[in-house]
Order: sequence, then structure tokens, then C-alpha cells
Amino acid sequence: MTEAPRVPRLEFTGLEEAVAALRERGLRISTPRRLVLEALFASEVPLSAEQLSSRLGLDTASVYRNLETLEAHGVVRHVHLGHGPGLHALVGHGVCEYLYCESCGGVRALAPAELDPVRDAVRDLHGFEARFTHFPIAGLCADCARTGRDRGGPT
Amino acid sequence: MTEAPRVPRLEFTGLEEAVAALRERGLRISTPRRLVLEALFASEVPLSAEQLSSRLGLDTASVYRNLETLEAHGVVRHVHLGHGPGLHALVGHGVCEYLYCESCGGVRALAPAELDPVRDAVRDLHGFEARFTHFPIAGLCADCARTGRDRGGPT
DNA sequence: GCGCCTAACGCGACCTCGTTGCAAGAGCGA
DNA sequence: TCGCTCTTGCAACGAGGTCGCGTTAGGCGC
Repeated sequence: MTEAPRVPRLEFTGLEEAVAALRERGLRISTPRRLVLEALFASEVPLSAEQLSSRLGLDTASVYRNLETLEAHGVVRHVHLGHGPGLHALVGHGVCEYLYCESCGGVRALAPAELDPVRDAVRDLHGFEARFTHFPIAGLCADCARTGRDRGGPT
Repeated sequence: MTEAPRVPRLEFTGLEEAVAALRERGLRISTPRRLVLEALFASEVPLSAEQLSSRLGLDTASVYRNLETLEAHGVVRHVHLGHGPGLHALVGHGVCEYLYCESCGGVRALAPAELDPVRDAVRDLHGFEARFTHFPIAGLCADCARTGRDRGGPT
């Protein structure tokens, strides 16, 4: 892809505010773009591009391009959990870091502050600024660790 | 893939010990298999399947199947750094966890004990057993964090 | 040393996830 | 309403990895 615009992230709380703010940035609010936004606003969990395109009856390329554009404007973010497709969600509202169980595939969503001590430990030990928003912390959830279960999962 | 054999990991220190131990497990030491092992023993850094197949003149499917077999027997492990291909290395000798810089793509290899306090923090806070052997800790290395540089990298 | 059994190989097709080129279509400011 | 141009849908492509299948070659028993 060509250089994506790196612009300040939009302020928005609801669909119409987001739409208005995007319009002010010069983006056209096409039907596919609005549908993608509506689906993300309506979903409790992050969605894959394939889920969006099949549910909304849109071309996958359009969905990918819209997600890229919306992410460049700070409206959307995405995370890679294990080996599956990238998952996309609206920015904001606290929950944006994840613990990913490599055994059962389960995901635990956390507010950033809940991992601050972990970030601090990595910084203090190694001078590294850890971010768990884009790639999560992988390992074994409490259940799988307790039962000694490790299905291996996708490697 | 079908269920991979989950067997105790082999003890070995050199190529010939590894070969002998694999033979005792009933594995045949074909020329491609030996070449893959030799290349991994000779390399300071983890290698991709594509690097192995092109350097050794082997079919990629054979390389993947050998890596899978060797990993099932505890001789090889692999790690996913960012969005690139999986990278494969011999098991052992301490270095097996990674910090991956999302900005410059740099990788810092660590002995497991160097991340024990981080693992402890995650366990204490969330009852989760973090493992950074297969998926690393992502974020910004000291250089990129200090200079405020964040190229974004592959997302 | 020779044969045989079968693990392992190479090849080609296929799969998933995602990107790119391009002509046609649709926002939206004038 | 016009028309500029952003966006769309389609189709082809690309990386990374897997699978089916007929052939080759380890290595044990003799």
C-alpha cells in the first residue's frame, strides 16, 4: 500500500458524530463505509474483514480498504490473535488489550491500565516499551494452566 | 494437519547426537532432514522455511514437514515475529524469548529467566501464564521509544 | 550385500488472508 | 443538476503454508 495518512485521531462518541467528523476530514460516506461503521458500532467484539464482508454483502477489498482508511483516521484499530485473521474494532471505551490463550483460543479483554505493572516490569528490566494492543500477550489462561491442558493449538 | 505426536523432547548437544536420538525414535535420517538439521545447527539466528528451502535446494513442503516433525520431537521450535513468516531454531541453549520492535522490526533475544518478573506480574494480576516463546512481546525498542520514532511498520 | 517395507520426498494443486489494477459508479460541493 | 474525483466491485495476484499422490530411498532383516 502507499503511505497511509497519519492524522490526529477523531473524537467521536456515536455513529453520527463519527460520520460527521469523517466528512469534515474530506472522506465520503459511501454506503459500504457507513455499513462497516454501523457493524462495528453494533458489535461487542472485534470482527474480521471476512465477517464484515459476508454479513454486509460487501466486496472484501472494499472492506479492507475501508478498515485501513478508518484506522488511519483513528476510528478503528485491529489486533492479531494467534494465527487467525486480523480483528477490527472501534477505538475507545477502554478495552483494548488482550490475553490470548494458546491452548483454548480464549481471549480476555483488558483496559490498558490493567497491564501497566507488566509494561513497567518490561521497561525496568529491558528498557522496552511494550504494547499489547496490536499483538496480545499469549500463554495459558487460568483454566488451561490449572488443568495442565495444552492442546497446542495452531502453531 | 493430523494430530502431531507429542513425545518427550530429545536430549542432544550436537548434530550427531540429535541424529542418533531421532533414529532411536524410529525416524529416518533422509538427506533433506539432515540438511535442515545442519543448517539450523550452523545458524546463529532463527530461519524461515523459505530460507531453508532455497539455501538447501529443497522443496518447501518437505522443509515444512521436517520442521513440524522435528518440532514434535522437541528438537526445533518456532516463533512468529510481527507479520513475517515463522522462524525456526534449534531448541536449547537458553535464548528463546523475544522482544519485537513494531517500529524498526528489531528483535532482542532473551533467556527465559530475563522475563520471569514479567510473567510473575501477569500471573499475579490476571492468573494467566504468559509465554513469550511462540509470540514475542511487541512494542518499541529503547531507541525507537527515545527518539519518538514509530514508523508504524506492518500492521 | 540384497530386498523389502514404508517413511519421506518432490511436485502440483490448493487454501487463507490480504493487496493491487482498473473501469464503472456514486458522493457531495458548486 | 453537473461534474470532479473518491470509492466501489471485480478479478488477478502474492505471501505463507498445507495436502494428495505417485515415486524414491532409508535402514532393518536376512
